[in-house]
Amino acid sequence: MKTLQLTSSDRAILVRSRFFARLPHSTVDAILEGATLSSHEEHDVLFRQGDSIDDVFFVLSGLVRLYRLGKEGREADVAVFPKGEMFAENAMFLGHRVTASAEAAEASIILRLDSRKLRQLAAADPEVAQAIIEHLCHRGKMTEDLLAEDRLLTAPQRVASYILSHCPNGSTSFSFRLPFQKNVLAGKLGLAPEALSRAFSTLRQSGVTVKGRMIEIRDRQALERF
Amino acid sequence: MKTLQLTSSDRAILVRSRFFARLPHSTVDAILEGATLSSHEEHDVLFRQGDSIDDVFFVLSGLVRLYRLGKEGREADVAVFPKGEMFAENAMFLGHRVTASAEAAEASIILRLDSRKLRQLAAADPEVAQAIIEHLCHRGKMTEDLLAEDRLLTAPQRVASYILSHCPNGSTSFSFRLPFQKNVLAGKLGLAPEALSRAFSTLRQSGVTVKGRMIEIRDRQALERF
DNA sequence: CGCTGGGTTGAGGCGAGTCAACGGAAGTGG
DNA sequence: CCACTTCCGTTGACTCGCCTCAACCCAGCG
Repeated sequence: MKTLQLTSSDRAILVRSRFFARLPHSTVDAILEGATLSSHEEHDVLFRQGDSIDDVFFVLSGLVRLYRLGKEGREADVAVFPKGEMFAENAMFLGHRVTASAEAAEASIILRLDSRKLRQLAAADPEVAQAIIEHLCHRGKMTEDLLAEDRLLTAPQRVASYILSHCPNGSTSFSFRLPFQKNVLAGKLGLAPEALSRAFSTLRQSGVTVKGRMIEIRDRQALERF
Repeated sequence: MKTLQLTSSDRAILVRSRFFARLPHSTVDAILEGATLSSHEEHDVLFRQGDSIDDVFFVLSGLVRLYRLGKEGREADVAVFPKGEMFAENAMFLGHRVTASAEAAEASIILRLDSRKLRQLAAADPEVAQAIIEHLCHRGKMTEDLLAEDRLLTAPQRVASYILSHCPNGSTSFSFRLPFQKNVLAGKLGLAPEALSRAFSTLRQSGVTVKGRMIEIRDRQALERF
């Protein structure tokens, strides 16, 4: 872990993100006051379940995995945050205790905001509060989606659903590149890596081709039926 | 479904609830303006996945099940709200489209607040915004808990965890009454009713006795080890 | 008395986790 | 340039947990 300066491209990521995009520049500046920047290698731990945290985190580049710990070192991902996402806001309003661990799933640059300051701003500026509210709604829906998929879909169906969520609507055949290692995808979908692999095999017969991180879909309909 | 008047005991539930307790009476009154009250029988549907909703719901008595639909009529609970809980606030900030269905899991009295009014109030009054934020954080944590338990724990472990969450800390042996039908508990824990039943059987050998809705625990430690 | 509905028990099957072996791609060092 | 390792991913064999379906139990009630 290394401390850095906020570059202009970092700033571009920030102001384009769902959370900051809606706020005026002056407010963004106020939030950024006292923020610190750090770079992390894969597997660097940002915080641990049970820690007391005074920061809110923002992914400027890379990928962060949020997970809970179970018996005998088992881990269950509860969210995965790509570039442009903010997390650990919960702690800010829930006694600063964090209920999950976070680690970089690949080399990442992380911005750490002062949560006390952000909270003050939210109390003073309804626009900030509004932004936080929508952010929380969005996050809540994501988690709910995961929960529902876990409970309703089989492994191949979950993978199909993931693929479809990356499909530009209207196209019948398309392709895209996985934004991260299959390992991470497996975690996000609540699967063992082997199960993800087998799910891809199963989907092959529905017109899905996988080469490295490239996914190619021949027939969208076939996937939806799955 | 039948329309009713807000009784004084209803009001007591309201002002004692996590959400309203923190707000001054005048604010509560403002939120309640234009609210409507209705009573529902078990299995009454309050709204359906995909509906467009202009209300926020509050359970005055009874129990509401929030669930997503899967193929072939399958249902997966994503939350269960007892008396004193508010739900469907997500829709208010996410285009008023609701991503799950809700139905009364037993005879219930439901208060319907005007979501537009609540949103205006949140924009104008930081205290309201704050209350909503904390409410969302709390809900987010609940869902995350469910997801993590689904992924980390077996059926008996989930049941043990549920029982322990109802244990006054410090006591080694205790008992309590299930707040709802086993059917509903099974849904909340993401289990088939039969699986719940078997889980209770398994826990018997760890000192858990079940008679109707009464649960009796002889040895707390044994449960935690499970 | 028989009915109904919630809950339990049993038998069978399927989905996914686990462990182990293997494949190939990229990186390392001679 | 080629052997060697390492790491990610795949495949196979096996196990286990939970779902499904069906039968049954029992309490409440007409």
